Amino acid sequence: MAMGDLEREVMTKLWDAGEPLTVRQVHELLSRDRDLAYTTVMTVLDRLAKKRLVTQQKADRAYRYAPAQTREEMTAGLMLDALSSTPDRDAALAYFVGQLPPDALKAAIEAARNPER
Amino acid sequence: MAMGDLEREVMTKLWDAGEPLTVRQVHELLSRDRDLAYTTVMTVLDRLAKKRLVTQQKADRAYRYAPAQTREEMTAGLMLDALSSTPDRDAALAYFVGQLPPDALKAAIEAARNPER
DNA sequence: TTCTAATACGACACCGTGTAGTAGATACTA
DNA sequence: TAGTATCTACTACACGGTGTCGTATTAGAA
Repeated sequence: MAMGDLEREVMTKLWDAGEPLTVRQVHELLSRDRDLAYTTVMTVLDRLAKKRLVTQQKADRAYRYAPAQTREEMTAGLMLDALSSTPDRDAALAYFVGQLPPDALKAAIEAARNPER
Repeated sequence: MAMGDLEREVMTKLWDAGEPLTVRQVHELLSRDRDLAYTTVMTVLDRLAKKRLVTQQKADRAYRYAPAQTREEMTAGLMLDALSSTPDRDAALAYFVGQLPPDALKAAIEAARNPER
């Protein structure tokens, strides 16, 4: 699913926060750089929720929004999408692997094998 | 760079053809399934050329269009784009690798090492 | 109950994409 | 050379996604 620039920025704030945020909080974070209406942020969060990219949970009066996936999960998902959308997956994967710095791949395999964090 | 459904279909025809095709040829290929105006195909090819996804070369009176990249290159490029657009590449790559069937990865590494076709 | 903060809903512009028509150029044919 | 067939160039329009807000409504707080 495609994502616009502002949507991506909002996701970034949510990921960086590490905890569910209210519209107001996201709005304040974004307002450090840019000048955005509160309702703009609300609309974006709402659309992200409709796309199932964030989850919405009511806490007190306000909703709190959290990413539905971690950043890695989403990125890996996009990569898998790209890979799945072609008939020649094997060739594409081979080509992709060939593009990577070899130690990056090695490290990734190592990290994937071990129980993570 | 994003691509629409028809654009993707056209790319598929070009890849499958294995040689540069004229608008007319692409139009005929597509007309087997759907009912499309000649100029529609022309517009799409033109836009793909503007996006540098296909190359245009004049042959005789008509242009011939060919994909700028192989299918694998494009797919791998999309995967790399996804990977590059995130701060935590290592984690994302590790996660991605963990999602793959292990022998798929092994085969890809093997194929990437060997000098290909 | 009145105020305030949050949400719900709608609106509008812009851009990419699917879709196509028309006009102008180019070349083959009779 | 005039007519016809092909191509390309340019324009257009509808539709959906995204950025951007405004107004209306609602639900707690004071």
